[in-house]
Amino acid sequence: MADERDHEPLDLIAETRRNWSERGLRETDAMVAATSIARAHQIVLGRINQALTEFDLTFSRYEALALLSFARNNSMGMARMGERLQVHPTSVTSTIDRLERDQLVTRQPNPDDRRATLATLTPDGREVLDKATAALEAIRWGMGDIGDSPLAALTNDLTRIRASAGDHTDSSIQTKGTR
Amino acid sequence: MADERDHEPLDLIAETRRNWSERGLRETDAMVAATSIARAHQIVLGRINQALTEFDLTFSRYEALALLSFARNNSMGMARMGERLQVHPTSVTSTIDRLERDQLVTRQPNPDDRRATLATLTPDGREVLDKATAALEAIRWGMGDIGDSPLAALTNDLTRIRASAGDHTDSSIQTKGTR
DNA sequence: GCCGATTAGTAGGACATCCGACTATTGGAA
DNA sequence: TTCCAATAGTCGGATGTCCTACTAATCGGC
Repeated sequence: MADERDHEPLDLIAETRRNWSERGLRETDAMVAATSIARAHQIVLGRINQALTEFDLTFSRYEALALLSFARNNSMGMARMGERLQVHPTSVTSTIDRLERDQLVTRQPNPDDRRATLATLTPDGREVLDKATAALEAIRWGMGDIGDSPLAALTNDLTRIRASAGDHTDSSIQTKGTR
Repeated sequence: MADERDHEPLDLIAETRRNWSERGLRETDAMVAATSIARAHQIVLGRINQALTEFDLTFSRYEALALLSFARNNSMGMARMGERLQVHPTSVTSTIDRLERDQLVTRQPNPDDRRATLATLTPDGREVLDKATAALEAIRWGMGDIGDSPLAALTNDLTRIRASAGDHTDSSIQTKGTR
């Protein structure tokens, strides 16, 4: 399969841009950027989850473990976890359900607030987290062999989007840029 | 709430980088880039889906409609749709199920291959697609007020990732970049 | 002190996505 | 021509995510 012109476009995204341009779309640059983000996300997340299957983890659950590992006493209220992970409270519930099932996390009532539940990393959870982290480092979090410099540029570009969504972006990360 | 230091970090991603750095993570740039992509995706997809709720559409279903609208006779085999949209065949089935339920698409047997099924855009589907497209243009596909120039830079940066995943990236889009 | 507004967590439901398995059909090779 | 591998589509199951609604508990103001 050295050559497949005729039927398959060289680049699906470039092809999409062409199609839309012919139809008179105005915001083609924005459309292509949005599509590129979606595709890049799919690729990176796929690689990461692939690397995590070995530990019976997903990236969502890995993130929850990592968050707890940084918390005081490896413990945190679930509402706070939702804020930090930027997911809906019900997503935290389901994530913790699964981690608890695998005994990587435990739930405890919060003595200071009987509404609240604390999720705590178990020694098993810590162990799995460390191994999984090593595996993610080995694949550079799915970023392939892209160098640190272009990665920093990418991160910087994406910071604009995060900032526009209200993320309190660190000013030391933001830099110049047209408009 | 002019000031919230003490408890909430200024930037969740910057905070994560700090945490990992203290723990001795090597690939912090890759980690931050991956996290930024995930967050940007969440933001952009959220805005897009928000704009599409008015038409009772999701971005996935919108993409399927758009793909059909570019096809010859507004019709395409489902396997081919999966290739173009880069999703699993079963995802195409469920997407078409939903679109068919809403009468935006119809299924027809392929006379040339009795295994295959053709999905075809209906006039209703076309109408909804056009309106939804206008709505997406209005919000610039979720890219906020970022100018075309930085958007092009972002797209270019993301092209590296797509290329590393085997996407046949158009060489005219790729440009320079360290390493 | 009491009551309404807020907050924490969960249950149920809708989607999107993937995987493995299964049916029907096609197609190429012996 | 016959037979098995490959292909098209679907089904059932697992995850992840969101939303709405509901319970329990806390908090602030009168």
